[in-house]
Amino acid sequence: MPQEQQQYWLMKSEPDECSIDDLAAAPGQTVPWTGVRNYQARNFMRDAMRIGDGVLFYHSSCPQPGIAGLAEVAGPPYPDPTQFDPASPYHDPKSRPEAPRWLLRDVKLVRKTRLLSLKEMRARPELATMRVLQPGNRLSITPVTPEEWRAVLALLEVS
DNA sequence: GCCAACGTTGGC
DNA sequence: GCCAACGTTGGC
Repeated sequence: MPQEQQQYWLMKSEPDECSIDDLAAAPGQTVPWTGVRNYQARNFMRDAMRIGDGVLFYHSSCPQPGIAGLAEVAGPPYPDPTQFDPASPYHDPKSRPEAPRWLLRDVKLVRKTRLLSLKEMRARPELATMRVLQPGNRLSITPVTPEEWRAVLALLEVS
């Protein structure tokens, strides 16, 4: 696969922490994706993502879970500062500044969309392959195939 | 609040 | 390196 080919991701955010509206209100409509403490999700951010990749911004752990907007990977990987902050719930005392364990990406809003609810996602056969819908999936960042991406955009009536 | 799924931890 | 215990996730 050519390095230039665009990739797609679904990234879960708890709206209590950072909603699509919080993203829209952030400086530059960009936020650092803090708090990921799962190695597989970290590896996606550190190794696999490329600037400009498409992101489905997903609201989780809330009354109305679902896709709430489109975003993009806005920069290179860098250390998540919360891992070194003893006051942060994401503090990791085992991580050292000279060898940071947790890397993140900045994520920038592309556009807010209607809410494509989890219920509707589950009802759509063309989305049945999505990793986020698989039983037992707990990953907060999952790859999305080009076909899934196009199907979501069609349901959201955006291109 | 429940609970299934599953990642992480730590004793051995 | 195994694996049971434990903690977390996240929809319901």
